[in-house]
Amino acid sequence: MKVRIKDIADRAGVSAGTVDRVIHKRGEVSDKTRKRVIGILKELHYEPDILARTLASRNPLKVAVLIPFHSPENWFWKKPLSGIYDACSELNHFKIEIREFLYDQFHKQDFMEKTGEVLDYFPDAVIAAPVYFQETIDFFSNCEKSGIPFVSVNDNINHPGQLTYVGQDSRSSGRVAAKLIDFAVPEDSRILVVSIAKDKDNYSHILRREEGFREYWVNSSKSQGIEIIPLSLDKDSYQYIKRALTETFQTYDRIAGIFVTNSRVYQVAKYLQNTSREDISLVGYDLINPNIKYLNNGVIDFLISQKPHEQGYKALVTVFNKLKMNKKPSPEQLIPIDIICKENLCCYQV
Amino acid sequence: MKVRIKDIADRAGVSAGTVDRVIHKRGEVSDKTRKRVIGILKELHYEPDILARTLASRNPLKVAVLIPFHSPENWFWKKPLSGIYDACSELNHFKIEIREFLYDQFHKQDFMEKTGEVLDYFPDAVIAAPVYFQETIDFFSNCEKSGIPFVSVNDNINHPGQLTYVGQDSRSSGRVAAKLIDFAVPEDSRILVVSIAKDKDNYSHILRREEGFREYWVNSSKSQGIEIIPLSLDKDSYQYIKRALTETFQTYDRIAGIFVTNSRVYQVAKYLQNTSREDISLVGYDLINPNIKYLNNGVIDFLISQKPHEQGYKALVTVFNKLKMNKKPSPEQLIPIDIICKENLCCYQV
DNA sequence: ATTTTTTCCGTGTGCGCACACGAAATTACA
DNA sequence: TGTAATTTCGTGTGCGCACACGGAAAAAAT
Repeated sequence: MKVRIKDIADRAGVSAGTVDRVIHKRGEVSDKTRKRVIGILKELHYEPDILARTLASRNPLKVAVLIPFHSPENWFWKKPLSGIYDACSELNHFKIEIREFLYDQFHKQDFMEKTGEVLDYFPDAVIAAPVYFQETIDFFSNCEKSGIPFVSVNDNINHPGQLTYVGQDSRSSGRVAAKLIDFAVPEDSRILVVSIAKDKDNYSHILRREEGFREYWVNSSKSQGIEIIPLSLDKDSYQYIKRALTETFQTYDRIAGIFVTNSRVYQVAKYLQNTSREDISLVGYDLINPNIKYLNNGVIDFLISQKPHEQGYKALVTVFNKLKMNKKPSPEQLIPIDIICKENLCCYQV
Repeated sequence: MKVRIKDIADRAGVSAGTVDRVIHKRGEVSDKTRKRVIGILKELHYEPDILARTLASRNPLKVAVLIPFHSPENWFWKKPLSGIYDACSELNHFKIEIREFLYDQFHKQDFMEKTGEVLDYFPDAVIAAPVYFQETIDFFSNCEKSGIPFVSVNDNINHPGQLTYVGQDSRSSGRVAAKLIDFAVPEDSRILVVSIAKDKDNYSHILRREEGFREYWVNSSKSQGIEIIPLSLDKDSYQYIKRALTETFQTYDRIAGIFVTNSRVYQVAKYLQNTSREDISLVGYDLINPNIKYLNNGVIDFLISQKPHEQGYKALVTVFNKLKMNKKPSPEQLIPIDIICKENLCCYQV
């Protein structure tokens, strides 16, 4: 039934040790017998028994995780980490060693130092969330040169050598947001698209979410009646946002919906609440605490979750499957675009 | 670091064999030494190594799956099965044997025969989707008597001995449906709640979905302006439904939204399309093919997925964790209530 | 006191694999 | 031709556990 090393060895007329050396490419095997063994290996579809394998081998699988660190204000990046650890404890029996390399997402220099540390660690695989485009490309290229498989998470850097990308299709999520607002908004109204980021163009998913949002209306029957007002803010202080929104509301009337393209939607919610505009439909991203608060009291109508926990989880599982089981994943693992409202929130909070 | 049987044995001044006998409750150990060993087992927090365990043991884990069979018309029940098999292949290394016992959900007699077959199979665990309430209770009680752990899936029979329930909170899902329709519907309108089932009262989730739907409006600010019209149909032929709907539309005007409490929403969608009433907001359940068709062409606005695949998946994982790792799960594993629209459909289709 | 039965326990083997060690075969070199 | 260096390969051990077998000790029967 099951093909063991011993079976291969018998068939090839050699000993188990020799087959083992072929499998692990440890040399000390003549060209002739190596080829013969490889032939039989394929012929009998040999698949190593992972149980026996990890039981016998002493050294763990070293996985480096390179993502921004989290803080009380920036809680988001805690989730992928816990997803990774959850996956790790499920695969616990298989000796996996996680090493965190957490960088300051606002200091390029720090990121680059951390990439160096990762390489010094000589990991068996890397899971990384890219922020700085060019620097990440360089780092990934280094990984490729060293033969270290790497997974890109949350934002797709699209490096040709990457094992896979785990994350959302940002453009589709923009379309979903549009659909939700479309559903609620009357024909003859204006919709605000608010992007709040220091350097918006560095965050490609913000751009793609905007694209998706616009795309939706092209095919919509309502499109003629709807006007979309973009609003880009490069500071996320409430004072600044308040001023900008006040100005916008003075300029435009009939604003019936607002789409905030990232997790800063709570700032807009705060403004709407303070100015008694709760009837405006508000849609944004991410299940972080301030957003959940405004979701529960009805100011935010829907949140789209990036499912950071699941991203981390899937990333580690992918790495594991590749390294221990030699299964290569699909190049993109798109996370479902979950629509969260007050009513289904509970089952998403793990 | 890691505590092995040998460590326990040394500490207790006995041999590994004795410890083994204690762990597996195989007897042939004196009371005194057994208690001593058990004490040390706890003291050192012994956890068996599953790798070594399954490597050494010859017999597989036998899991019986008792669910309705699927057919071209009733595609739904294929999903939990494939979820179970997916989980199985992920845990493949651990010698798991799945045996299907598929029954005709419309013949109580067949269900009862199949429960008998399950018991004859002497499984190590049972995963069952209940349709017939009392009969399932009896069956579960039999399982309990034989010491076979059992999981209830899709519908919660709430047997006190069950290992866990994997499925949705139907009431919450009703509330979600209400929220979606509320979002789209103007203040002064009527909403139709359509339940299509031969014996509605046998399907507790239909009742609970209706409850949740009504609950929502109690707290809603709109509630005074909204009127909810219930409509129960005990045949699912299109002709029958068409007649009933036509009549309803003649009786009531200003119907702006329809909530169908199960997967038959495609029949209502067909009617709306045929009578050019696509502007009415339509929400229903399940990602089955006819529903997906009407979702894509815009007649159905939202579908709530029961995630049958994930239910099967989680059920098997739970069983595995319990039997191989002795981890007891939480009594209820609620599946998230996913809101599906045309725009995010793609990432949910596995 | 001897034999038989029963209770209790230790030893040994194997699951499939990784890896160290050393032996045999081959080659290089004097 | 003999010896050393090198390549190539087989054997053995252990990972942690399950389980069979058989032996010693204790209890019971003769």
